[in-house]
Amino acid sequence: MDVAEQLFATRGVSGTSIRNITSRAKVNLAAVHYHFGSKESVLEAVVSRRLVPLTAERSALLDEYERQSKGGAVELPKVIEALVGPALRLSRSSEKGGEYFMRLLGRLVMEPDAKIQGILTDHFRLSLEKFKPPLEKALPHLKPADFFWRVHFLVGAMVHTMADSERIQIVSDGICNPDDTEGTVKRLVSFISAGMEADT
Amino acid sequence: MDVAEQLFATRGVSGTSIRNITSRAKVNLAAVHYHFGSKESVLEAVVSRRLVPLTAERSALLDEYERQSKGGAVELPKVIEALVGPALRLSRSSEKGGEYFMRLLGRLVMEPDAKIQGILTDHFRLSLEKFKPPLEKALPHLKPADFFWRVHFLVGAMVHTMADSERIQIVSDGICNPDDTEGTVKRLVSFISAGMEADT
DNA sequence: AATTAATTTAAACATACGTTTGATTCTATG
DNA sequence: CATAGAATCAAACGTATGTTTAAATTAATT
Repeated sequence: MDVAEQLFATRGVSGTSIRNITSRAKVNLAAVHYHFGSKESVLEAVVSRRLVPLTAERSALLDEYERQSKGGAVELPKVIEALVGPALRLSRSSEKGGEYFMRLLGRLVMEPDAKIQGILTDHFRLSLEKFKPPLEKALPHLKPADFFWRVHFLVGAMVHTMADSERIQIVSDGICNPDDTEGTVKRLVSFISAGMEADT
Repeated sequence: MDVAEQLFATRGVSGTSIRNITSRAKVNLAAVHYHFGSKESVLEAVVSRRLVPLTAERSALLDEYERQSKGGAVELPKVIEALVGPALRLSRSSEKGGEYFMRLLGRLVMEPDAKIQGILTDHFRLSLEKFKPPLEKALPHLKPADFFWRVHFLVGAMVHTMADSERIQIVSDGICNPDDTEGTVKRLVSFISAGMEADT
């Protein structure tokens, strides 16, 4: 699954063959179908393996912030940080291999294939349901349409930042260092928070 | 090329075969190699066809705003509008088929393949060089690192909005209407402008 | 230790891929 | 009208794909 994750991320899902995976992982070809059933199921397993703990971590962090605020509304940057921080930290922790996963996720978000979107939507809905109330509480003046649009923009900025750690380095001529995870989180949180609170 | 654009966008580049394209376009298979040489060249042609005029339109619109400001700095929302507006209008004008193109572009931005990134970077660099000075002028207080990071977030929000016109409708239960192009532009411009101007 | 179940394996299957070939048709120029 | 160049075409080439099969091996259970 580690190899599948890396290849799906760097060469695309349909750009990766099961033989690519098995040969690099030194595993027999037919064993994949024995254990997973199909290529698509491999993808689903790869996604769930990371997304389930990630969703849980986001949720736990938000709970923690809600405990700290003792019944009052959690400040917007804190809510955003609970949403964005765990994902960005995962995408930058080389140990957990999250770098590849986040690139894959950025790719999958743009994928129009219905089955893939189905996999993502299930996971995504969980986070949305959890974060919608505190977001609305922190942004009471927003009309529903503006609220959803801004969540959409938020997701775009977040996914792009998670998935693409190379272009920023090239475009900025090395001035920006994507390995500085906490700096990136702070910058992203302040950008998104300001955008969410903009006058309509 | 219309068919290629649509298929590349909806099924991915490696998910689309030349046979898929030729059969739907009612064109002979070998004719593609006669005129383009390879599958990759087809992609390059599809991308350039839209990206060259788009870059020109952005540039012209910025020139127009700079003329209006008569030597003074163009206001940030105007600069953002010149960057975001033409792209979003193209992505929503069903007539020009830009809907498919923008989905393709969103996909390609996340593509790690070096050749594809090369194609995009050439086009992207033109817009960056044009927009960097007025952006810096409108945001004089920003340190270089913060500046580039925010451009990065900007691109993320923009690309995601251009490429994905379906999820917002589903997630918002129909409250948001992506066909309202000018409304979307206004919302995106105000979100990005506020994010760019956030305190550091 | 014997037997059943779970796994791993090499080989094959049918299909689809990007690309090339060589002949055929169309189009424009003299 | 004849002829040279461009464009189209059906067919084939070699390779790669996801998946299946049936035999061999390992692990677990009695």
